[in-house]
Amino acid sequence: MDPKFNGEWSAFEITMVKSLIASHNANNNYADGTNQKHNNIMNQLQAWFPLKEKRQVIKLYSELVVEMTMQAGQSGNQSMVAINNLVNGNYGTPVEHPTMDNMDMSLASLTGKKPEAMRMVEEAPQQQVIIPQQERRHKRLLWTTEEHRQFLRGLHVYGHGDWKNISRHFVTTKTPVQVSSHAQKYFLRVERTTEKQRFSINDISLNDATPWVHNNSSTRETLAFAGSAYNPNGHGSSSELATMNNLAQAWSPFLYSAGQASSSQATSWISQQMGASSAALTLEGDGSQMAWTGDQQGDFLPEQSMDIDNMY
DNA sequence: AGGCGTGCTTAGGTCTCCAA
DNA sequence: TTGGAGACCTAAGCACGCCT
Repeated sequence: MDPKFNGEWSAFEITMVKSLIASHNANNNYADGTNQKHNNIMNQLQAWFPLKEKRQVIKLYSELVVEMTMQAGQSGNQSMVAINNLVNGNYGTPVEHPTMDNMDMSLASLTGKKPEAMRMVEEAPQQQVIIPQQERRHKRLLWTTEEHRQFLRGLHVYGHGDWKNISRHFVTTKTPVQVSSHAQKYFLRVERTTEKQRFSINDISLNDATPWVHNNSSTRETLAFAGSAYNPNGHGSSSELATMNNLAQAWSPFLYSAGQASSSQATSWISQQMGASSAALTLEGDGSQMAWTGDQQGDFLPEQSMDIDNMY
């Protein structure tokens, strides 16, 4: 790995980002091309690393895209075109601005774009699905398995009740109200685990090794839950340390290869690796920014390559 | 036709912010 | 400190679509 990343990102984090990019590159189901893909990736990265500065995330993402493109055998020119599309035209709205911050300069140096065109708005546009109310009554948008998983991840990180942040950072295609509504039905479903029920998307947990195929065609069956995706201890957690702990919980199924351990085992494992208390997390920066230091996380990477799509 | 899962709407309660 | 306004969350109910 390029040593220039070492100061800000651990090998573990870099591998995570690479896997995410690869998984999205392999996904051709983007109706509007790279715009949605890029926004999804950026939203995902910001959700994964809420304590990183946005410019850091963008910078790492940009450089990894170039690196991965190079490794894929594409020409450097193609890489520049790709990264131009990613960091400029397809993410945020370029607007004129009299000043340039470091992020802009960094991106400009990467892409060769004129600084004026590189200025991004502070917040990426949310991909809320806007449907006329009248039409919405008749066209319901079912939650996809991926959206549900994102919901569960957000639940782990932000805890119960923070639907706004879950919507903003995890399930970017749903409004907070929609997330809240989904959570309401989800918790009702979880409470009825002993009953015989039809398959529901709410039966999917973060730890399911083999995702359910949501085709609404399943028959009645006794559902086996791979593990409780809902952590009651995460209720109302809002502090940064709590967020970090919850983040670790959210990642535990990922770190602990799905299908090899139960949820409790995974939680135990990550607790051991990261320390049972937040004290094990070394904080960097001025307090407003925290980061996992060293390569502790990287040292614990599974031997096998990571597959984001199958890690939950 | 009825049951069930799901998404949406809405009323009511709670919390936060801010000006007086 | 207090009261109002706005934002947010929760609970409940309704409607839609699929399955038995």
